[in-house]
Amino acid sequence: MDLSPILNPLNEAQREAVTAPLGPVLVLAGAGSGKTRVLTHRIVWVIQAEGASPHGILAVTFTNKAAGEMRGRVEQLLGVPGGGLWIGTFHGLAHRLLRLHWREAKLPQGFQILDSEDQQRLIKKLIRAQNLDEARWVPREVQWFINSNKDEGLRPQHLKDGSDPTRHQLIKLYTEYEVACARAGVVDFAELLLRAFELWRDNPELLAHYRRRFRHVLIDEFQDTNAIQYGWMKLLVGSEGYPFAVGDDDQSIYRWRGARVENLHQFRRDFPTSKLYRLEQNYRSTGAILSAANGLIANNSGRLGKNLWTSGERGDPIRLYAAFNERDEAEFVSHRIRDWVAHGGQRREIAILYRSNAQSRVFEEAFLSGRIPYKVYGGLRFFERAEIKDALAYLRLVSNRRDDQSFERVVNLPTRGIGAKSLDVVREYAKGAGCSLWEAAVACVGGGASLGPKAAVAMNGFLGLIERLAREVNGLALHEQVDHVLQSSGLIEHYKRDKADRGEARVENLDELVSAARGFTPEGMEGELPPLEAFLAHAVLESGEGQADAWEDCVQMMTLHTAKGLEFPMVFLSGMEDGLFPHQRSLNDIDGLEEERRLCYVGMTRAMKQLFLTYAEQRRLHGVDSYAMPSRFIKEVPEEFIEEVRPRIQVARPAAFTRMRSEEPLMPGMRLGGRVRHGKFGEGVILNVEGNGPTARVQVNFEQQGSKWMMVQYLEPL
DNA sequence: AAATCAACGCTTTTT
DNA sequence: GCGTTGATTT
Repeated sequence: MDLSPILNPLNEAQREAVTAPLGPVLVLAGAGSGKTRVLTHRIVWVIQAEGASPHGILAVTFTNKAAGEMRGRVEQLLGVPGGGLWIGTFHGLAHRLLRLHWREAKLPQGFQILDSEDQQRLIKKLIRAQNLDEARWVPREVQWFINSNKDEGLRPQHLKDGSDPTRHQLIKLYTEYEVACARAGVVDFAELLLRAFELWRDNPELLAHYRRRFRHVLIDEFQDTNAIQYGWMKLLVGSEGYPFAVGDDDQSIYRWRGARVENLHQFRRDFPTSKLYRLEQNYRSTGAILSAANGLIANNSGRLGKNLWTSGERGDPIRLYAAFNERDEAEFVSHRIRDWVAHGGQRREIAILYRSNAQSRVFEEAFLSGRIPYKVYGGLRFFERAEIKDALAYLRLVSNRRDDQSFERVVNLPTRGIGAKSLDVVREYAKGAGCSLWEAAVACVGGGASLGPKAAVAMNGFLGLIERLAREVNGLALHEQVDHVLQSSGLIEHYKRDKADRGEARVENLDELVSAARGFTPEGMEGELPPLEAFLAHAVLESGEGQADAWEDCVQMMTLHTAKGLEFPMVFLSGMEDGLFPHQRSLNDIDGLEEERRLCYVGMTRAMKQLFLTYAEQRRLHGVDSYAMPSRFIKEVPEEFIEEVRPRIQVARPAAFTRMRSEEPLMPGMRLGGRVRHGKFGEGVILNVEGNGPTARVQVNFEQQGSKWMMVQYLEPL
């Protein structure tokens, strides 16, 4: 076997990791150091050099995209389709297991998956059914409570209320939520993981089978694993398996959704014989960018420690631009994009990164008026759109009458005369009988409860419709099923009538759904299910990456989180202001601040050749003008790598600026939004002015002390 | 049952 | 400041 195609493209450190002797391996892989390459080459190495069967390999990632890319690269190296090889997301693999072993997992065979919106709706419904105050029991927070406990592997019965009434109620809601899910035959995302974990934990023979089968367990982005994912991995690996974990503690940016960087440390403790490898050579960025990023991240404590280096050029310095306001910031970026394109660059090589989605707007406006094509990533994905979820609800009801969520969603859509009152009757009945809404409705129509005569007819019509659809759809090809349900349910008509702005787009999306069904081929275990059920499960798990219009030459706009794993020749980190980035809500605790710093590190290390940091002295946020200090992260970057750009482009100054200019009310060099120093309070920004000349009073927002009013004479301009 | 109005709230995101 | 959501109106 010629192994050179596997080993030749690797540097020394990569090769050592790829060819590590069988046993537990932890690879600390810095940004741009070839992490994915090591993972894929390890898989192929294990097959070709160690003689492992593809059948014995399990590789886990966090996103479908990453899983797809990894599969593609492995198959390319192998030269054959990697049949038998399990590559997927944690959720995808858990789903596969649960489909295979639904009995042992105590799930109904045709169980469906709840996305987080569905989950929130269900929780809201439960809160209402309890007559609880929705202001006190916020669905989002209850959802968070449930999910974070599941992420830790905790069921309601494991939780103690500690005689805290709030906690007691939360646990109660969690319990009720579980009952409701079981009754409807649905599982949420966290449940997939927890259920798969319990499946193995509670079925030793099954676990033994998988331990024998999957000797090689490879995990990408290990710093992002949560407790249950880690536990699942550990169960599978046991004492005989070979875990191969790749991660970077400096790129851990998902603590807020349960990720545990500590799992990197934990791995070393749980597998004391593990070998540690470090990938520190960066192939992406210039020396200046890398040194700047290193300087920044050095401010974090408790790092595992690594220092990225490059053999490449130092390159251009990082450019810092201080804009007047957010529009000026966007103008500056526009000009730089034009320059880039004028010098032969492509727009798709440029990324605008920001901390929060709301910031995209100003850039969009500037790009629209400047005729710069752009694409904003994030936002609603295909399968999350309301009309698609309506359609899926019909389909789910056709395949599973007990799905209460779907029942409620479409029972009166399009409106067919089943109002809130009638639904209350059905709900009450269901509650009393402990049955599904569907069964309750059947009973009510049959005279089991006091539905009004008109409502009874309407409800009967709905029940008949679903039954009829189920019959008619039987035996049709998947896309015909979808099409038929869309037509006959009246959904298409409903949206066609809605001639307002969005109706047309919605009908198009529904057509798109039929196309998606036409192109759908079940993978893995999905083949065991009826096509419709497989399609429905697939739709939730893969909420629609595939953007059709991706390949026009567009400037790429996204949040810093979304940018992880990507790279661009030219990167703008915008909104570098304290309070925005680092975000206000992360400023309180040191852990939060350090995560923001890692986020900044991730952002900087996306850049290959050119990196710009921009901030606005004045920014309109939530409708009000605010002034912030430049981000503290700017100061943490060693000065030698930063070059401040003289403002060349200026938008019209807001009236306040102009007025102040002409009246010269303050000391020279001082202005609204300008920076000043106070002997005792340190540095700050002028928020507000009262009066004129030397006796003027100003409000200053100090870095440490917050905002204060004082006489202008105690301040010196910076 | 549609339409209009007031209230709210506002990081980050995948599955 | 804007978009979503729930309540109230007609």
